[in-house]
Amino acid sequence: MLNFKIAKIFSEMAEYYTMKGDQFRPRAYEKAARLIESMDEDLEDIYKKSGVKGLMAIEGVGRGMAEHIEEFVKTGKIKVFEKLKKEAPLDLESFSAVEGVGPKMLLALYKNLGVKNIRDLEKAARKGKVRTLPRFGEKTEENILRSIEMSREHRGRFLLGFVSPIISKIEKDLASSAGVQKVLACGSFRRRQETIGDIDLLAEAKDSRAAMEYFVSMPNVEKVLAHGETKSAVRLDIGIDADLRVVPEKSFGAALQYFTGSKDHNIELRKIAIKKGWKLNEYGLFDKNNRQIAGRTEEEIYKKLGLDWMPPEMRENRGEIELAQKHKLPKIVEYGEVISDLQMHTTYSDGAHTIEEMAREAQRLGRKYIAITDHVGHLKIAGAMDVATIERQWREIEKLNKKLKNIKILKGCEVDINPDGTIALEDKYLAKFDVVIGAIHSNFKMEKNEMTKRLIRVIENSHIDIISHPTGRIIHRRAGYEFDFEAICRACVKSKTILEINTYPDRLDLNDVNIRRAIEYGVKLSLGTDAHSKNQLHYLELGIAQARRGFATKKDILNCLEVEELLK
DNA sequence: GCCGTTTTCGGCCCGACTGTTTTCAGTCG
Repeated sequence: MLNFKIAKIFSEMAEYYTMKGDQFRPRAYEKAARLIESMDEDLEDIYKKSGVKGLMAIEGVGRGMAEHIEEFVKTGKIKVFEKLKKEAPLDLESFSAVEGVGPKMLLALYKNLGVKNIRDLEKAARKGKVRTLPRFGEKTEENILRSIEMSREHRGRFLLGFVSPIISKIEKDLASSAGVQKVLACGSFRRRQETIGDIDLLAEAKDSRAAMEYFVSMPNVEKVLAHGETKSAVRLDIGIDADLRVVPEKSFGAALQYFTGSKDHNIELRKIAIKKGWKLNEYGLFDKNNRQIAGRTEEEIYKKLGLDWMPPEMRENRGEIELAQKHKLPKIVEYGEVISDLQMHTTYSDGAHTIEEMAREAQRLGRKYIAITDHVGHLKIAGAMDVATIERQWREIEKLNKKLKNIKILKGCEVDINPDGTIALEDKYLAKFDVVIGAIHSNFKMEKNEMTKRLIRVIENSHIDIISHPTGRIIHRRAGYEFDFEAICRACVKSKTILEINTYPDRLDLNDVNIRRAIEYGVKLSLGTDAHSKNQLHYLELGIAQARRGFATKKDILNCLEVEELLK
């Protein structure tokens, strides 16, 4: 957990130094932050084992940063960072969700208009004051307002991929604590929604009081909001609220159902109960004499109401209730049915680990095959491979395929899609890859028709197998590009091109809704973690969850195929 | 602030895009 905090601090320090006009420190801190974020070893472990020297052995970390880390381990603070924050006229962190506004612009806005927070910025922009500043104009002003709007919509929600390990740990710790028999995290987490507002924990406990005591004194609790016998609430150090409810065994299923939601799904269920003259709440299903007729398990509640049980991922009131009444729920893909990962990067481009390291970790996670898809083409910053490097990589993959048992490595690449829909690599090379992924990395703001044409042209390219992160959205930061999704689906079906579910935590692109639309058109989908280090390979599960939310079945997902079938 | 050598200071990934400007600053990846 320390790595995450340090990386965040270092990248903030980079911004403060940028604001001060420092040329090179920002680069050093930014680089270190990036590398620390993708390390597997915990900084604290390294420090405890081999001190400042050990930290200095990390690429990009010298004496200065190593000592910052030491200070943070010892005191929980970094004085230089505190000083930077204090000296700065405004709090950069509060603006971090506003895309397209960096430290330099903020400084100009502060100096000229006294902008100190997002509210000031919005006011100034609405009054048309921003456009009067040198090098600012009408469009910049509009963009600022749109970014603010965007950041507001997602206020207070956390990425599933970010909170998921934290929730799992709390679940595990609570389950093994005194007096507790059973614990489950419900709510949007159990439904695997892409973002989570708060954590709803449900427990069955012999000693409810002891469970509550344990809960409110967990080490990552920052503030206790409520502390009762059957319900407590806390704020965790990462800023998210968590609730714990203890219910009796005979109500556990009802509570599980109730706290899992979604709200709309529950409302529909309650309507069905009312029609039958019954009542449904978190304690159970009751008949008109107020006798409990179900509640111990979720299954019996759904059954009594005349519905098939369904996985939590489906419960969004998007037609699943009707399907469950008709016993026509699709059999959505199981987590264990996905046996491969079709996008990842290695040291050949901008990844942190070698092909062998990635393959071994993927195998450990149960994958049967993977595609290595380093960048080729224009994206120099991402370390795109040239032709000689591609050939060197192919030879290494061939060698590894002989050496490694139980996992097969496919030769793949990720290539830029040019504004006109052409590709930045010659056909004779493209033809030799097992998997070619096309991706848009520039010219995001094209006009809708142009963007649709661009995508269709690349979809029709016979060398392109998969379109990566098809909409280009980044959760909390960037809306996707404008294009005609239906037209793209039709083109994909016609040319047998696959749309990707990019499983990186802040992408999840396609999202659940688009997955379902794509499937309705008959488009096949692939899953790729886009991992840039081996400890990101587990992100696959996030994408499977979204596929399930999109009602995808095994036959919709290419990664469920054995490798020979896939290549065919 | 880091790195690597030229061992003690000079160079630091860089190209595209946007919106501003009329040649370039800021942001992003």
